Amino acid sequence: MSVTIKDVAREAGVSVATVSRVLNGSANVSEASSRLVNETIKKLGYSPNFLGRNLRKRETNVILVIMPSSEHSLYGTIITGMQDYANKLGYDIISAVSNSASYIETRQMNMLFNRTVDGAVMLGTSLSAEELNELAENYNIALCCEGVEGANVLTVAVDDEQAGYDAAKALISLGHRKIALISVDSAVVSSRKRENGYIRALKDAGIEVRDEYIWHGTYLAHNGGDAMEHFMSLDDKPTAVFAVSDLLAVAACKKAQSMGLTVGKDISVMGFDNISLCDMFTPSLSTVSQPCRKMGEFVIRKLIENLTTANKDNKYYALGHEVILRESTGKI
Amino acid sequence: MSVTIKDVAREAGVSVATVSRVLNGSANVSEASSRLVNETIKKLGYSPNFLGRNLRKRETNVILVIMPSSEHSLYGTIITGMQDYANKLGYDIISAVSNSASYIETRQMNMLFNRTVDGAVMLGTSLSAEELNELAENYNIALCCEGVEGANVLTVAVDDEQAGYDAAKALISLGHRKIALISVDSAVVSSRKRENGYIRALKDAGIEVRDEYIWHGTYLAHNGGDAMEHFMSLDDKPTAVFAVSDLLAVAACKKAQSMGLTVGKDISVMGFDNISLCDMFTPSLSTVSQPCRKMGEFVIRKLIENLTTANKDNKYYALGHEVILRESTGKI
DNA sequence: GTGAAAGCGCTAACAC
DNA sequence: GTGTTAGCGCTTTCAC
Repeated sequence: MSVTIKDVAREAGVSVATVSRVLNGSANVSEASSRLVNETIKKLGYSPNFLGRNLRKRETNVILVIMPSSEHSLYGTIITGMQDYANKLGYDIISAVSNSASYIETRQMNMLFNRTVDGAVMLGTSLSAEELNELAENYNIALCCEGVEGANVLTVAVDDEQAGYDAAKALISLGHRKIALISVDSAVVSSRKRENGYIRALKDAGIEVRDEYIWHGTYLAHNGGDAMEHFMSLDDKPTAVFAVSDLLAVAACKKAQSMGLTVGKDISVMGFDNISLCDMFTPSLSTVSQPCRKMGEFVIRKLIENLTTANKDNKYYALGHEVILRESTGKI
Repeated sequence: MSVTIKDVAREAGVSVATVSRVLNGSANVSEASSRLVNETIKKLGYSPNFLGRNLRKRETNVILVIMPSSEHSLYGTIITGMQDYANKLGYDIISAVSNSASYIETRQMNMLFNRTVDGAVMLGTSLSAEELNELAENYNIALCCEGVEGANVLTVAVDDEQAGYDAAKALISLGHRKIALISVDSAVVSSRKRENGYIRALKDAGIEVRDEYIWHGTYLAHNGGDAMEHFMSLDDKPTAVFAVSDLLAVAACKKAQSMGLTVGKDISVMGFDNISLCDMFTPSLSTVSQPCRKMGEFVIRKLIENLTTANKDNKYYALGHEVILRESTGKI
C-alpha cells in the first residue's frame, strides 16, 4: 500500500541506510547517490513514516499546548509565537482544548505519557502543585500565562502583582480616588496577584481600601454586570473600576451603559489582557496587555532547552506588561 | 530509563503477549494474570509507548484539525463538538493554526503524510480543488465550515446560499426594502454563496438589486466600517445592512454609532456566524448561527467512518442554520 | 562512501 | 490461557 524506505532503496539500487542518510542530510553520501535517491523519492511519492523514525529516535519533535478554552484571543497569539519559534528549530506545535475540565486535560496529558509528544505547555491548568511537580520529574512540561503557586515548574507569565499595581496606578494618575475592583474568588493565582497589586497601589497613594469596592465572582461575563450593579447601588459610588479580565470589564461597561452612564466619562473602566474585543467595543477598552507572542516564543525556547539538557530549568520568568489607555478611561 | 512492556512482563512473570492482551482488554486472559499484570503496571508506573503501538497497528487514532485562525470563537465550539464525539470512539483531536498561510498549512499537513495522524479536517483551506482531490485519494481528509468548489471531498457546512437568503428575508420581513450587503471579494465560497442568497431573496420580494448597495472588501474588520461609511454617503441610504460575518457587522455598527446613528433603530444590521461577541456588543447583534457543535460531531463521525471503510464518502453535507434576531435589527 | 543488521516498543499470528 | 516470534519503518553502529 504505502511506500516505505525499503521500496525506495530497492528502486534506487542502494541500501536503506543510504536512503536514510540522504533523508537526514547526513554527510558521507556521494553526490551521485544523493541525487539518485532524491529522484526515486520523488518518483515514488515517498514520504517517511515518522512513527518508525520517532520510535527509533525516541523523540517526536512535537510539543503539545493545552488551552483551557479556545475563546481567548490571547491564546491564539501565544500559540502563533510558539509556532514561529518552534518551527525554526524543527519542532511542531499541536494544541488541544481542555475546556477547563480536568478529565479532558488528563486525557490530553496522555500524549505526554505515551510518548506521542516530547513536551507540553499548559496555558492554565487544573492540576495541583504536587501533581505538577511529580509530572515535571518525569516529563518536560511548562506553564504559560498562568502559574501555580508552589509548583517548581518552568513558568512564563507576566508579573501579575505589578501589573495590577500599574493598572490601578494609571487610574489614580487620571485623578481617581474611588476605585473599585472586579475580581474572581477561586484559586486563580493571577487574579489574586492582580488584586494584591491593586491594593498596594491604593495604599501607596494613601487611599483607603474599601471592602464594598471589591467584588469577587466567577470569570463568567454576567458577573461583571453584577459587580457594576452592586457598585452603582452604593451611596458613595466609585468613579473607576478595574476588572481582572477584559470580558468582565466589557460586561461591566454594558451594564453601566444600560444604566444610562457614559463609560469613560461618568465611569472609567479598565480591563486586563488586551483581547481583540477591546478595540471592537464601544468605547474601546483600556487594559493591560501581556506580551503574548514573546511569551510563546520564550516558553518554547526554554522548554526545548530542557528537552535537550540534563539539568532542567524550572524557574518562573516574568515578562513585561503594558498599560494601554483607550476610551473607557478618562480623567475625573 | 522509561519502563517498557518487557519490564512489566518480566516483573509480573508473564510474557509480553499477556501484558499486551490485558492492555488491550482482549479476551483469553485469566482473571489472575489480568490482576497481576495490572498491579505490576501500577507498581512500575508503566505507560505504553504509542509510537510502538501505532507503528505496529498502522494507525494513531488521532485526527488533526487545521484552523485558519484561532480568533474565531466558532472554531472553539466546533472543536468541542469534534472532541466529544471523537473521544467516545477512542480518537483524539489535536489542532493546529495555519493563520491562513499556505506554507504553514502545508507543514501541518505533513502530519498526515508522515502517518502521525490518521486524518485531517480543515476549517477553511488555501488549497485548490485539484490539490484537495489528489490528497483525498491517498489520505483521509474532510472540510468543515467552508467548502471548496469542485473538490470531491467530504464536506460539512451549512447551506450558505439558503442562509444568506434567510438573513435577507428576515430583514425584508421587518419591512426593509433598502438592504445593503457587506461581502468580501476573493474566492471565499461561503461568502459568495451568502451573497447569492441575498440577491435571490431581494428578487423574490420584487426588490431591485442595486450595485451601490453591495460592498466587496476583505475580512478585516475596518472593512465593515468603510462599507458603512460608503452606504451612509449615498443619497438614497439603505435602512438595513447584512454582513457576511459578525466581525464585519460589528465594525459596521461601530461606524454607524460614531456617525450618531442608533443601530437597531436608524439602521438595522445583521451579521453571520453568531460568535460570542454578538451577545457582548451593544446593541446585541442579530445574526445567522451555524450548528457548530453538530457540525463538529458530524464531520468526525463521517471521517472516522471513512477511516474504517473501503469506499469513502466524499459528499457535501449541509446542516441547518438559524436566523437569530436581537437588538441590532428593528422594524422599519 | 556504502551495506548488513540490530533494535526502538509494540501487536498478533501461530503454536501449544 | 499463555508463550514465542516475526515484523511494523526507521536510524545507527559497525564493518568494509
